Amino acid sequence: MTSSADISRIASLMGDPARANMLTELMSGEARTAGELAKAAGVTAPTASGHLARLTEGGLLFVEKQGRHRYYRLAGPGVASVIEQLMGLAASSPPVGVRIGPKDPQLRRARICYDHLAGELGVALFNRLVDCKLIELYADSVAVTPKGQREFSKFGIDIQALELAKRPLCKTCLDWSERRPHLAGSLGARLLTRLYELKWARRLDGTRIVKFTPKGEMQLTALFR
Amino acid sequence: MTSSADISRIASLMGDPARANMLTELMSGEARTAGELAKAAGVTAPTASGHLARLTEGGLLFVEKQGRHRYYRLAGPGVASVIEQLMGLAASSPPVGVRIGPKDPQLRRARICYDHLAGELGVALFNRLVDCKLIELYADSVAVTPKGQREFSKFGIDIQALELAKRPLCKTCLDWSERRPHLAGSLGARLLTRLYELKWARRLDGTRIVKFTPKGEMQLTALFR
DNA sequence: TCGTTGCTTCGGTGAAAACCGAAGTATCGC
DNA sequence: GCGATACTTCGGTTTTCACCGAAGCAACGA
Repeated sequence: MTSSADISRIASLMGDPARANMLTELMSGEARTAGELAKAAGVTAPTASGHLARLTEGGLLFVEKQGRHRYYRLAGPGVASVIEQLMGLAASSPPVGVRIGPKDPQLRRARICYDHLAGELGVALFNRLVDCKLIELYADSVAVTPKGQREFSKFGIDIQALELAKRPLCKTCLDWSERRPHLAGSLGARLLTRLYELKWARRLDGTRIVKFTPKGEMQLTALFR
Repeated sequence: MTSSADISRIASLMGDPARANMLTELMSGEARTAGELAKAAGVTAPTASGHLARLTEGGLLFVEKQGRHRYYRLAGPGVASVIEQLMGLAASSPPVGVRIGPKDPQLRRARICYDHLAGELGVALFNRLVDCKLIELYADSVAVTPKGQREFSKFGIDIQALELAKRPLCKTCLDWSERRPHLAGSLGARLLTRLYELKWARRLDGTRIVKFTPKGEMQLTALFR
């Protein structure tokens, strides 16, 4: 069958450990050079180059030439979404595995999921938004309430502006370490950048870890209460 | 990294054409015997046996012995969801491919997506439910309206009963041939079984095709109008 | 212009795994 | 018990592909 041949094509691209390492590295949502990805995957430059060519050819990655560097990034949220779901599957159906979720406690605490906040703090924030009725759950989905619109505005986030974009405003994303949802979509992404702007948190270089300042974590915990 | 090693483990299981064929075959949501899956995958019994053992070992399949048969089925909605998303990716990022979606016109028309209706008719039904305000869209999600609750009840579907289940009532599922959403979740599944009950449609044996009777198709088109 | 850096292409090696035929095990019907 | 059916295990072959070192190409800096 034609469709299944295609799913095996995509899946086999993700099915190599070196390539999977590169893809997870790119889950931070940022672009990386070929050299950085080679190091992340633990292979030499030639090997990495071959892998990257195949991933690009296969439509999973975009590449951008900048001087003598080549910046690779995920081809879109669709790709990231499959990878995140794959992580969920891998975590929830371990053959004999004991480990669930990432080893690194910092990574469990707060990390980037493509472009929004995941981990304990991400899930906690999501729950608070629901409890305080800033967003409303419909079965397995979410929407911003009028109250939410006001509160987000006070926090410096303009919902109406976000709604103009083609991208869905709210989206739940299953957190693969917590097994509970956190907030994705354009609002999820905007919330994270706002945390950066306020200097409550910052990206830990070269990782998916989001590092909060002590003060920032307190303020996040008190937010919208 | 431990997490990426795990995603490559799962992805490589899906990355073999024969195994991918088996998995798509099981997307019908029903159980299949090892022999049927061997035929679907186009390999001999010994080869299929090996693949099935690995898929089961890897947590993607459940197996149930019944006499001299072995019935395999997908390990859960999570597995099906990843496969469906993979199909979406494969369809939207063809390397050079011309074909989008399945060749078989019947399969495009109406098919099973794990346990609910997909294809042209599935998408059309979803749009009608929205237009007639039986369900309401929130950004990228859905919920049943009071009017919907009444109409579904008239159609023989008890929303309140469905809500008791742990499973989400409504869920959108991106249709990979139409590239537009159709209805999943427990309501989506119930709608399909109701179509069977009313004999408007039936499963075509050994495929994912949902075959409507001429009268059934007319009635579905007129439904909820 | 020339060396340095970042990345790709080429060529050859080694290991993983997909595949089938044949033989083995379990269950059914008689 | 006996043959038939459904599936698995075993052994051996063939293909695929991940990997690296060496060489080639392109862009930057002096």
